[in-house]
Amino acid sequence: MKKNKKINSLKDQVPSDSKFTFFENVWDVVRLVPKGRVTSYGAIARYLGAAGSSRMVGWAMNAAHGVRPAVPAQRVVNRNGLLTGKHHFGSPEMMQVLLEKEGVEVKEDKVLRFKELFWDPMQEL
DNA sequence: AGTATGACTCATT
DNA sequence: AAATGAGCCATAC
Repeated sequence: MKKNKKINSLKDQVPSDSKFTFFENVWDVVRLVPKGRVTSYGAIARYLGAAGSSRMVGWAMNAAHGVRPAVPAQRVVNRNGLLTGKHHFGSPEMMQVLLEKEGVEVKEDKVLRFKELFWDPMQEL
């Protein structure tokens, strides 16, 4: 048919000796996102070979609080360009403020020119 | 150990 | 086009 979607699962790509590898990889990728650009959970998941596990990227972000160096989680939005994770910052407005401070325009929890600002690790790396 | 939930995404209706 | 269902898998209870 159209697509043979037999993609690796998280378990396939993460060695069983370190379950934190995936999170660290996610954090690394997020840290590589240039200032003023954004990416999506799914893009990161796919880049790490865990397509379909985009939720785990979200969990990684959840675990990214207090991680050093800091992870610019505000640069990660959903595929729609929507700031779905804004409630996980100190305040719901913080994510947007951070993004705007970096030059990303946000309107109604949505990244403007998302298509232009989108940074795909698959494509850029 | 089983169920529920989630910072997601895709296919189908 | 908007809503719904299903797949995904690590945590929480």
